[in-house]
Amino acid sequence: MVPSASPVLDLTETHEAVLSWYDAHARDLPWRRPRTSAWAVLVSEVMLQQTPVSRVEPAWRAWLARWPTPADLAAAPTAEVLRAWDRLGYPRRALRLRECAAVIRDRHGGRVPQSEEELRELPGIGTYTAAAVAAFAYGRRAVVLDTNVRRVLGRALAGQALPPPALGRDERDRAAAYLPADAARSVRWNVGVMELGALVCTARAPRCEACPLRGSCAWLRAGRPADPHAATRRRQAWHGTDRQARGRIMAVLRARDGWHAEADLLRAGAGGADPAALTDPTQPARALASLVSDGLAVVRYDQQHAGGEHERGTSGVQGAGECNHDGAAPTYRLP
DNA sequence: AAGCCGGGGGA
DNA sequence: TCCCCAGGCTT
Repeated sequence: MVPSASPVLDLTETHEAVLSWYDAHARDLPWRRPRTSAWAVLVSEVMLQQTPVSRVEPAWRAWLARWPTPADLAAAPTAEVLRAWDRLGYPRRALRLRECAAVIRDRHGGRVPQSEEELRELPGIGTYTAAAVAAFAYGRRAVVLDTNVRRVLGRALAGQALPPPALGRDERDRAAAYLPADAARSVRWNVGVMELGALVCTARAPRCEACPLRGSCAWLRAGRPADPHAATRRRQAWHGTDRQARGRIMAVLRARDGWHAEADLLRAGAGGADPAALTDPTQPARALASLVSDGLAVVRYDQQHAGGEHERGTSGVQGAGECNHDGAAPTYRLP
């Protein structure tokens, strides 16, 4: 039932090449060490979603030292979780990780579930992370397809410079066809291919001369043809985006405890300039409102002429300055 | 399927 | 400067 998945390379030879290369060249990453808890592995995988290893390593150590178990993290104040997340990026991941910890505590007896299906149900755990935790924390056989594995298999097996933008069924079937049948071996294969993608078969300047698959790689044999989707592959903009504005506002909120004046945050969101001078003057307010909507900030409406003492109410839902608390000045802080 | 969600460091 | 990084969620 998997017609397109018949191996093009010799399975045993390919496995052996990658496994022995991994044995000789693997990095000594802390979450790969024996006796690393399943929770610690899960935390590493969430942090590694779109954040490079070099930046995750110190953050992971500090995080696990502070919150060694799901119950520890689930009990932590949101503001402290967001501060500990610091600049890893995509702070919504930190919120989901804490939700994930609470679900594990409340519905799984405090233990990280073992099956991909159960893992997939947890907040912030998608197809990749569920497979990675099942494989790396529990030694299970799982198809682990991250950006590294996709690139290595795409090159070696399909002769593609880079994997297509969307992960298709054919690609998944092909990866499954190459997964070693033995569970322990499949785990080493998964981490080995991933490591190969990170260290040798890199996106930018692959070092094919150092690759254990150089003798059989379809892409290398074809003369390393260019990426056919290069034109359609558009990188996300950064400068001048709402994401940049959100990031700047979050940095200010993390830097100091307590309530922040709206004007200060809007100015921060504008990069220190007058928000009115921006191409899109509404951007800082939109960014701030979206942070509140995402649960990354909370707003409170103070009476302007009551010495800031009288609290008119707080909300995790209202947008920046968009409701009718007349005479009330909105202030914000971390949740 | 497409868009959105951070931030930094290496090339 | 540009580009990529152990993705996930929403629409």
